[in-house]
Amino acid sequence: MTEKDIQHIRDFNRFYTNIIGLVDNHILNSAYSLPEARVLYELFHHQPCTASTIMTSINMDKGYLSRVLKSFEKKGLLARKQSKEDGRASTLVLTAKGSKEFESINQASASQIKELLSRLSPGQIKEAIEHMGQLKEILSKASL
Amino acid sequence: MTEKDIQHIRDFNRFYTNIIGLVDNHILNSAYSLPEARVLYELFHHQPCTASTIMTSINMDKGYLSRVLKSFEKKGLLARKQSKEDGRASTLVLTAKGSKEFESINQASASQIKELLSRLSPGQIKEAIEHMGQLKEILSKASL
DNA sequence: ACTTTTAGTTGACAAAATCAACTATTTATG
DNA sequence: CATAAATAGTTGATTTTGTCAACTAAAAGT
Repeated sequence: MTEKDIQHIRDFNRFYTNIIGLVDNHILNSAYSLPEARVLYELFHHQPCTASTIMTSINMDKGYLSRVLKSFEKKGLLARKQSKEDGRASTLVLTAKGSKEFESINQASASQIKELLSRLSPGQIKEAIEHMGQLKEILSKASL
Repeated sequence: MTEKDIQHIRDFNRFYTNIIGLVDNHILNSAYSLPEARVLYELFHHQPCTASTIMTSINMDKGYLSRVLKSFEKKGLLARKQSKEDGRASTLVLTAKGSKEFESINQASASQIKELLSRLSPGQIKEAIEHMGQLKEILSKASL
């Protein structure tokens, strides 16, 4: 691995940080903050699960997460019940309202990506997705 | 662009957000915060420049930036002099110490990337970099 | 000349994130 | 079994990060 390689990688990281920033900032116009949106995403995809599951999957501080979950419960997005296997934990499930909220910001996020890519041709989009897929595949072997 | 396309893109975004998070968290073990490191990077590469230049290149609030610059000056990393062309602006230049600090965190960041990729073969690394390059090229046409 | 922009600073504040202390369970260990 | 250690989650205090608006001063536009 040469210095130039590293330079390229860091250059891409900076570039992609900006892209992600664009997408993220758009989400911020919704009723939910970025961390909230992330938690909502994880809840939707892992439910029923515990707070620990969420915590490790997005590497969020447990105190912080606890508050986010409390706010979700207060807004009626989330239902908790005592876990039967573990008396310390609660089982988390989104309510109908919670799922609906997730779908809503998920939809908004999708259409923002559509808009971002609207200047690309179908061929370019296909190419880009292929690069993403292969990049992910390669890098998955490296992380962890 | 199909729903599946969008799904892939968002999946990659989540994946890469994690990668970047890994890299960023590592930098945070230095004496500089993430925003500080970014400003230092921009200073190093754009100097001599004005605060405005930095501001637009990393999209940072001018108030926030002003404070970061002030702290850099206080630590002796940054020298300001009145711009001759524009009486409102100052020309920013890193001091020797500032450059040294930049080199130091830059070096640390590079070796962290090396470590992250240490499990990949040279061929895989080359492939990954190629995908990055092409992805960037395609997406550059889309943003803005 | 005057209005409007732009560069930068500052204060007040809000949001995001971290840390440590604490309770209550569960698991491990002698 | 007893009790020590680890884990799940909550809460309070605090720090870091980021935003917003008001302000000064210089520059540019009309």
